[in-house]
Amino acid sequence: MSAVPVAPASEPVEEVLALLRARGGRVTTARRQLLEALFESADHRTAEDLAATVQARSPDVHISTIYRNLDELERLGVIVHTHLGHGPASYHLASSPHGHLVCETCGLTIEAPEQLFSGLSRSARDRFGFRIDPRHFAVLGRCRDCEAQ
Amino acid sequence: MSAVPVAPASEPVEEVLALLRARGGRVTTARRQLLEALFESADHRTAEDLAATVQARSPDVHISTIYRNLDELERLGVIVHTHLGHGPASYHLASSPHGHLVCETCGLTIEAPEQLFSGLSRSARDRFGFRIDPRHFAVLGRCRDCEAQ
DNA sequence: TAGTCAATTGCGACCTGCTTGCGACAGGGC
DNA sequence: GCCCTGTCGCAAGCAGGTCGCAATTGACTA
Repeated sequence: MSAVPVAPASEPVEEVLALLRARGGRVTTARRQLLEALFESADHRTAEDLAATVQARSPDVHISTIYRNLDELERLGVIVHTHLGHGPASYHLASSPHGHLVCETCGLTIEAPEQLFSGLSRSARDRFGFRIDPRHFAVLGRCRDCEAQ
Repeated sequence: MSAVPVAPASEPVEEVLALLRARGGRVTTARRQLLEALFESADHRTAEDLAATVQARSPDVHISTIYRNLDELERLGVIVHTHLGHGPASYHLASSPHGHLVCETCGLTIEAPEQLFSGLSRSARDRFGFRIDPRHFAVLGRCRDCEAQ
């Protein structure tokens, strides 16, 4: 690798920025920081949460800018948002598609591989001609531990 | 009084009111009207929607009273609420348990019998010890017609 | 290296969907 | 008919986002 700049893991960030630029978009600090925040921790983060990370480095980035850029990145297919419950939406990278199981009692969130939904996928298609996308809303229920009690 | 009042189909309404009374609750006009609105049309209705129906007869019933009573009825197990998309929650009678398939393109809502989820139910249990409750959040996707285009 | 201009930003106001605190009102057991 | 307490109407508040606008700033061009 040749002369790495300050941030070490910024390669995928640059890739997305290139994609943005290719579409006539511009590379701004807010965008770069947001992407870095997204790539740094791969879990599910709320807009507010991401804003806090970005603002730790660039205090002037406004929450509305975060929302606008999250929308833009979702349109580009870089991230997706899901609803894990009644609160705010969660954003994560679109690269490993998966659904979610969320415990109604303790809040535990399980990442469920798409394949887990294959039975439902088949029956929804056969019965209603409906093609499901299990990623947008979580499936609620009770986890092993809470169920045991 | 034996002479039947105006509303004809109020039998199940009276049943719920009796349940409420048995628990130390009181029977008020707001509650009766809300229950009538719920039993009159069995589909999925928003709080605002139900409020409009109630207010057509009793204009003073406040939306906050509607919310409080919907909560109460849900605690009693008479109704459930589900989220069919990004908008407001939908309320319906708990009597026929079912999930929902919602088309992301046209908004079509399909009532899915619990049995449709049996495959997912099994795999979630086997793989994660997780017992799903498919009723709370809808499963998004695309309906037959939108998929065809 | 500056000039240009549209994309993007920060900011504040606004919106929807719902919740809460409070004093007034009213079921219903006595 | 009284009294107690559950419920109500109202207004204010809150969370999570969205939007309009003027100011700023990337990045293409000369």
